[in-house]
Amino acid sequence: MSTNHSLNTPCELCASRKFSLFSDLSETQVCTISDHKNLISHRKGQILYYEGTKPLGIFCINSGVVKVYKTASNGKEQILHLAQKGDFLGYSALLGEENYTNSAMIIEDAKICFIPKESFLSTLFNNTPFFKRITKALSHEIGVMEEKLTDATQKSIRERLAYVLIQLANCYGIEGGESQRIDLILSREEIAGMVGTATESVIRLLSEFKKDNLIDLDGKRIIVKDKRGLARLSDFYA
Amino acid sequence: MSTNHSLNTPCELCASRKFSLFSDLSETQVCTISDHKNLISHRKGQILYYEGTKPLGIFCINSGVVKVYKTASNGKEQILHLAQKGDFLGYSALLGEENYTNSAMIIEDAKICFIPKESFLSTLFNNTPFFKRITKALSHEIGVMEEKLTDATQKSIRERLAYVLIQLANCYGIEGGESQRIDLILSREEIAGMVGTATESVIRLLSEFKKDNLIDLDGKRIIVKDKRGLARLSDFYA
DNA sequence: TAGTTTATATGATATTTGTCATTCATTTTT
DNA sequence: AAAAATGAATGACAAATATCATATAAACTA
Repeated sequence: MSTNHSLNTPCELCASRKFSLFSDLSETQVCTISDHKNLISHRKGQILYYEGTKPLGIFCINSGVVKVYKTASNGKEQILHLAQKGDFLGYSALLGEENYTNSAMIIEDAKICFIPKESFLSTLFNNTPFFKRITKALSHEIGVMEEKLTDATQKSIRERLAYVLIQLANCYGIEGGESQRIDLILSREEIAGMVGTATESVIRLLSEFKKDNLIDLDGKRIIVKDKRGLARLSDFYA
Repeated sequence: MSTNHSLNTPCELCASRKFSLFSDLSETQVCTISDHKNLISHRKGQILYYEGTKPLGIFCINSGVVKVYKTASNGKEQILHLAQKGDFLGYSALLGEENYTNSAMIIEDAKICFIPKESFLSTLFNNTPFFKRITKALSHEIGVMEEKLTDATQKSIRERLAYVLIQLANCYGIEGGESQRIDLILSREEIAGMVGTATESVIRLLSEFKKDNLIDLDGKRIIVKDKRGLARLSDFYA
């Protein structure tokens, strides 16, 4: 990993802070953390951490996109979520006092700060509102996972893919009149990892969605043309 | 719900406390909680809470078994986990400051204490070790859910059913020489809800497992005869 | 730029799983 | 105890999805 102190924006000036769990830290506390952090890894393909290894701190994403995934026994990747600006990574392993339960890889060039365990935990334990905020995030995450599990067992691949496309459009969509261009390069294999299916199934369904005028394909890029139609198909009334 | 103060064992004398998250509360704190709790619902079939409703406190299971589940849009239940003696229910909704993300139903006659929100939270926020302990439990839960999600998308129904049977044998198994009798009445539909599949699929696979001498069926009861065989089949090297 | 590798796309096919229908067994109700 | 309702078991079938094979396109490398 490349560490670069000179590019190290202090947390107190960090633009992504207001989106993050740090948003209700006092100036002093932010500075304490800032003094100990390091700006690290930024290239696509770089691994932040591997499942099974010991967490030494947390990662705070300043820009870029990180995929958080588990490798199943059949070798396929299940993508648990995509993390972006303002998101924290690795605090659940730290607070659970266990090794990482998943791996994290940068999929879009990123600026990421690493905050060592000690300064993160001491700030946490000395600041009840911050601790509450983190706990709230953990609790919320459980609800999200319960939902994902239920969808995985009770919905079809078509429904799940449609839903993934809606979410991608919501997070990474660039407005263009009627349609939204998903501004994130994902391989078909990665999309399959998000849905939890085989790559070929994703390719086939994307072709079908295109034929049905729900989306357009431009190389790896996907343009969502009819979000409402996808929503109907996904059986999520969201 | 039936509330019965006379049967209200104080927490400080509760046998299930040592298994629970309360195990490192001080005597005084346990007593504070104890003074405010109520022993409630005990019959099979009773609902502790419904998804979407507002949590008013947490449940602490003294005895019995509770299924925690979500109802999917197709009407089927996805069982998230079975809770038993010493387990807490509903604290993630409380700490996440949101409505229940799942429902809970007693499936084996139970003694359950209800601790109101206020006394639980005030104890929590005034006792960092306890707060840490809860946070650790939440964090661990996330890892468990990640594993379940990955299994749901990457493993076959046969593998998942085999694994569920192993887990049930581990939790509720009564030793009988080579075999373990699962001492918990679950309908085929509920087992299907645990696995995340159709009831008929469970019935069919159980018949298959029986034919292959992995299990025996005695009415609703299941006897695990060859746990190692199930483990091989489940593709979990656990 | 040509050659090589990798990703995408599509077809053919097998397998898995779900759905519907029916029978049989077990509980529950009257 | 008889009748009714519910749950379990099984067969027949349909649908969804995975796998394997191959073709094409795109990306990378020498």
